[in-house]
Amino acid sequence: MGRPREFDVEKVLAAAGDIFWARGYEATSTRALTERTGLTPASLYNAFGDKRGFYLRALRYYLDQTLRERITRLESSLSPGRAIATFFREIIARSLADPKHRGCMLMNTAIEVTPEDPEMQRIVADETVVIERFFHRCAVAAQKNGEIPRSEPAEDIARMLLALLVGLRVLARVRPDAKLLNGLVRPTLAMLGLSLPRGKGS
Amino acid sequence: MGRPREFDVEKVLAAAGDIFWARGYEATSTRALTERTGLTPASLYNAFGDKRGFYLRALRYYLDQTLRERITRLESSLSPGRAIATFFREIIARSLADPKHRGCMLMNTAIEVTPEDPEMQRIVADETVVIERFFHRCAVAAQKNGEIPRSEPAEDIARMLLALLVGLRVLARVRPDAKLLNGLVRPTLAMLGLSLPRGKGS
DNA sequence: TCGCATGTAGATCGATCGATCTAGAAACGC
DNA sequence: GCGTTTCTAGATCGATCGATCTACATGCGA
Repeated sequence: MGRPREFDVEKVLAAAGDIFWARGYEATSTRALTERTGLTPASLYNAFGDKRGFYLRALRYYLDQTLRERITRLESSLSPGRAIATFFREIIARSLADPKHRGCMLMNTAIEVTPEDPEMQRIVADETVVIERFFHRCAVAAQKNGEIPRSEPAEDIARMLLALLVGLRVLARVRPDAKLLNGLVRPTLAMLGLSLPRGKGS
Repeated sequence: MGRPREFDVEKVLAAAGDIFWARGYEATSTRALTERTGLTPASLYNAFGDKRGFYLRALRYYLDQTLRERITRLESSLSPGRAIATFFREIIARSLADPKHRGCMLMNTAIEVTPEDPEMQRIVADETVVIERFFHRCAVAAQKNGEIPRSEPAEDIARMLLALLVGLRVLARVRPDAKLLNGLVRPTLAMLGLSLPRGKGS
């Protein structure tokens, strides 16, 4: 089977994700990637195909490590209403804790992807659907158990929460201010009969 | 004073803005700009300095033509509550009417700007403050005249509406779907006692 | 009418881009 | 131990980047 890889794929994806996350796809050169990861161009291209494939892998790794992890953890351990509120609390804490103010890699990708790359566009769109479905499941269950009112359909509540999340993550990049981020979430949760829980976020 | 310009600066800014808006800063080459505007590199660099300065001018032109125009128009002709609702209706209509699904040039800039360019970051941040202040003025006035409830402070309502707008504009880029965009605005407006007015947007 | 500042046209600059090539090292199956 | 395969190292490819240069055209002030 030949010589095995010497580097840790996950570590490389995390390192590459860091720089892709902060600077975006176009502004990140393959030189910067080799320097940051410590790998040679040959190793990178051999392992990940090309720059675009490398970005896709790094994005997927990011999503698995942060977004999907958070959804499954909160959904399995909290009531639907508290899952929604805690989701936002964690995102706010995470956004404020990042000294580089990178926002969310998924949203950054959503903006940067051009119409010439429909595949990447679909990947991003599908991932927002995953988030929307999480909110929808929570909204349905929370309306059932009385945590949030039934005045609005769960579908629209999920859409609203998705938009709020996107706005939060994008604003966190240009205005990483605790008053702004907390304040923007508070009225929506309050109107749903929820509130931001205390405690530090993950 | 020498030979005058042969081209229309506003037309050039509009044309350049089109491509910057759709593809972003990094992915737009100076070649594409010269081809799209019909100007030679010398004319562009002579008139606008460099690529970054050109982008800044195009962005400012875009903001003056769309965002600031809309704010002053709605604020001077409608009640504060209806100004908020109509603002969102127009944005939704505009987002859906754009066949290229470019979203909002300001939000696109907010995402693409790197930490290495604090000046551009500040320009974007300041512009979001302009929007937030518009919402804040509307919220204060609407709470005063009873159009929206006083259960939440106007500051937070403005922050929430800003985040909703950002989310709406970003999602419009990857998922330009009428059900999503209308649905995401509806619950928030409903909770404020407002609703999306009828009629086509601008 | 003429000097000249400023325009336009288009070739072309060095730098850097993403990607590949050659060379050699290392670990697997046998 | 040997052949094979896949790895790493680092130079380097052609293309394209943002930006500039030379050459020339044009219209204003006097």
